[in-house]
Amino acid sequence: MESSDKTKESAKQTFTEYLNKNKLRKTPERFAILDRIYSINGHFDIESLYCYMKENNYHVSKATLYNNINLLLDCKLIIKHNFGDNISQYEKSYNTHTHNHFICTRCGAIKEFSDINIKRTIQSKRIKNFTQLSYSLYIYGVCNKCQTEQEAAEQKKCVKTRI
Amino acid sequence: MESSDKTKESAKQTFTEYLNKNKLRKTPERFAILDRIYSINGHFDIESLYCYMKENNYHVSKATLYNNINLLLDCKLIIKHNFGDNISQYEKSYNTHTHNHFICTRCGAIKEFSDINIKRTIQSKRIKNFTQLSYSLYIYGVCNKCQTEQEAAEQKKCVKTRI
DNA sequence: ATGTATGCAAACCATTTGCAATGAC
DNA sequence: GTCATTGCAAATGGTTTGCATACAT
Repeated sequence: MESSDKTKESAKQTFTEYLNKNKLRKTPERFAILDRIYSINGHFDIESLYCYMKENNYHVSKATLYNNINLLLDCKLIIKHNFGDNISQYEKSYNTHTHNHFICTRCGAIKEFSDINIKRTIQSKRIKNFTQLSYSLYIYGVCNKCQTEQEAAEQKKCVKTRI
Repeated sequence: MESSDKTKESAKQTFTEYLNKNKLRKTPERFAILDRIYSINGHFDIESLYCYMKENNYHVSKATLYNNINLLLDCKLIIKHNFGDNISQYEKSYNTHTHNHFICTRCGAIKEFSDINIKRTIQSKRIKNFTQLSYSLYIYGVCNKCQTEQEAAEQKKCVKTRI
């Protein structure tokens, strides 16, 4: 069995337990949604999940997607990101409680990374009257591509001015 | 002069320079908006800014607020947060490039804090082909109030079950 | 005088809601 | 059989857009 299949199985089990515990029904739609989500690497929004499922010949309504996304958020099988464009992004989050991102403020490119030092430093932060569960870190800056483009544009401008 | 007034003056100057540089008009609305924003401690959304200005007998349309919020974001005088409820939150950001938050996943309470260790650790992270400008950290967990309430609820449940 | 900025209302669009039909239990 | 869940369509509400008017330059 592949490691991604193993994760999928574990996630399915977690979801089943959650549904049992909360006396919710184990509908085929629910497991189809979970299965599709756990096939996606990286971020996705509702629209792309909707299309992705349709492409795989499984039709679910947007309402059902929203409904179940909330359940999956509640049992921590996915996490939600809001990068600022008012379209919520989600991603699978099996045993991943830390999420670091670089975001280019020019082109909006998002890159994820792991860093044990950052993780340790943040998790060792003790806050009075607050129990830490997880964190999300967003580092903003300019990616190499945009920087190169900007420099080229400025050089062009200087040349123009000189003429 | 109070320190908050000094900050306000500096922000005003930064904004003036930005407007000049980009050949934008220095309208009274623009400076009124900046002034109000720099009187707010903590987060605000467009609706509350709109009301706050109205209360102070300064009417500006929502469209103008959105327009100018974008300018202020562009010249880094404010920053934008998306905490997940699809209502963008903003806050003044004069010389503040780091923003740490605790967020209670139950009641949504948000608390800001500073931490030099976290700041150093994150800023020392070098990413290939990426220039760091600023970061935002969101630590999720449960605040004391919600935890107490939950424990009380569970205790009640246990008592019920026993009976 | 020129053209940008404002205010208002309409449009937009992600998300939520209401409700009849379906199907898990 | 009961009632949670689904699908569809309509409603909601934050944000954007279009356009006539006002006003900074």
